[in-house]
This record gives sequence, structure tokens and C-alpha cells, in this order.
Amino acid sequence: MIRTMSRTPLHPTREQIELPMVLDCLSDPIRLAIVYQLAQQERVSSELCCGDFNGLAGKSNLAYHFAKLRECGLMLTRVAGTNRFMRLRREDMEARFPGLLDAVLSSAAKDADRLQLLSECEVVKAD
Amino acid sequence: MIRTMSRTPLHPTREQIELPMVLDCLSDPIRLAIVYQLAQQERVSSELCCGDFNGLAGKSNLAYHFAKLRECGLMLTRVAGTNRFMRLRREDMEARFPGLLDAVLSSAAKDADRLQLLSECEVVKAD
DNA sequence: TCGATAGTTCAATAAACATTGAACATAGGA
DNA sequence: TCCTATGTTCAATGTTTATTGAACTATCGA
Repeated sequence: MIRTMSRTPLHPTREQIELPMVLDCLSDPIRLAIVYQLAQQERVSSELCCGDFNGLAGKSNLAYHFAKLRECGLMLTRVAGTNRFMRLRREDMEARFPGLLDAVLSSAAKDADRLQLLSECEVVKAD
Repeated sequence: MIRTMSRTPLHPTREQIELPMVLDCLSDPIRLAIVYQLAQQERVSSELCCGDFNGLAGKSNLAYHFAKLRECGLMLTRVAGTNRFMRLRREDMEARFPGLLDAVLSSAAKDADRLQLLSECEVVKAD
């Protein structure tokens, strides 16, 4: 099966989501920051595109982390033209691991500065 | 500073406990099983010794995982004679990351067989 | 059709990680 | 005092991981 760049990438089904993979994904500071920013955005538009995270790491490094977040079932990528929009798979997470994502997110929020959860441009924008 | 084997090992203070380290610790299946069994035991005696986990891995491998669990602040080791008794640092976890440990534990419980959370002798004992 | 923009994929690298067995340390009991 | 049981520490091994830059693909608009 050929995977070209233009089609939506594969995502695990809800039942395929595994706890160790999710926890491992969230244990990386960059991925935690991505998830955190996606969660912040949920109140507004629920979606962000790759470029919105450019403050966190280089492009190819981000693509690597996005792939991990997709593969573990934490987020969903939708292809639209030359952009990829992502959002958290909140309902799937809640169904599989009730309360887990919220507990991680509020724990992260408490340590927001220690964890450098906001990318530089994000911090600048906050002024 | 010399660390001999007979003294209690170092543990991080409550404030030193870091979210990424905790999540990373819990993302390993063997360590998750250790934490899960410690949590089960809480209803009874709150403590287990190293040997109680022999079904999960070899001795030296277990010692490695115990060290990680201590260093991230998830558990506490008390030396008593030739035994080391461990217990979860529940209150510290709850203070730093409210609801997190319970969410992980109940998520793990849901997938107990998929995750092979009980060591072989534990399963045998359950008969 | 050309160029710019948005991301991905690949190869290479260095660091971190899990696992093993052997050697060691410690305490308790015969 | 010696033997045994309980764990830890160390060195070696192979695997996985994160990070980088360069090459590539795909889409949009002028």
C-alpha cells in the first residue's frame, strides 16, 4: 500500500488506542506542548495547522512528533489543500481513558512556565 | 558522596517531581504493572517488597525500574533489614498532579489483561 | 506555467533506554 | 562464623528515540 503525501494519514481506531503509547507520547515536552496548545485552541476553533507550532521546534522535527501523536491516537490530522489541520481526539480519549487527558492537561497547566508550554511567538502574542 | 546499599536511597522532594518524568515512568509496561500492584496493595498493607514483583522481570531489571520509579517521585523505598519495602507517594502525587494517578490507574484497570498487569504468580494466586 | 508556501520523507547521528548476567553488599539465621 | 536470601551495582549489548538538514511532494495563486 502506497502512502503518498496528499492523502489523510492513517489513524488508529478508538479500540486500538493503547495506554502506554499515549503516556509515552505525553511524556515528551514538545509533544506535551503541542497537545496543550491544541487543548487551549479547543475553546476557539478546535483546529490548528502545523505552522502554528513552528515556535516549538524545526519543521521536520515537528512532523516527527505529529506522526507520533497521530499514531498513538491523541490527535487527528485532516488534509486541506497544502495545510494539515489537527485536533485532539477528545471523545475517543475520554471513552478509552476517562479523565486522563484532563488530568494531564491541568497538571501541565500548573507547571506551564516550568514546562515552557507556549512557543515563543505564542508568548510574544500574549503581550 | 558515597551511596552504599544499606541506606535509604534518595527521593525527590514533592516540588521536584516533574510531569514528563512521571508520565514517562508510567508509559513502561513493567513499571505500570509495578505501580498498579502497589495501588492494589494499598487497601491491605500499603507496602510491598521487591520480591513481590519477581513475576514481572528479572531481579536486576526490576532494580532498574524501581530506581526510575523512585527518581521520578512515584514511589518511596524504605530499607528494613535485607528487604526494601515500597509504597506509592500518593499524597505527593495528588498534591502535584490532582487526579492524574487515579486516572492512569483506572485506565490501566480497564485494560488489565491487554496490559498483563498481574505477574504470573499473582494470576496463579488469584485462582 | 512558474514560483512560493506548507509539510513530509529520508538518511545520518548521537543520546537515552531496557535487558542480561556476573559481581557485590548487607542482614539474618543455623 | 558461615551460609543463604534479598537486592543493588556494574559493564556490555542491542534497540529505540530525538534531532538535523537536504531532498522531495503537493497545492495555490500570480
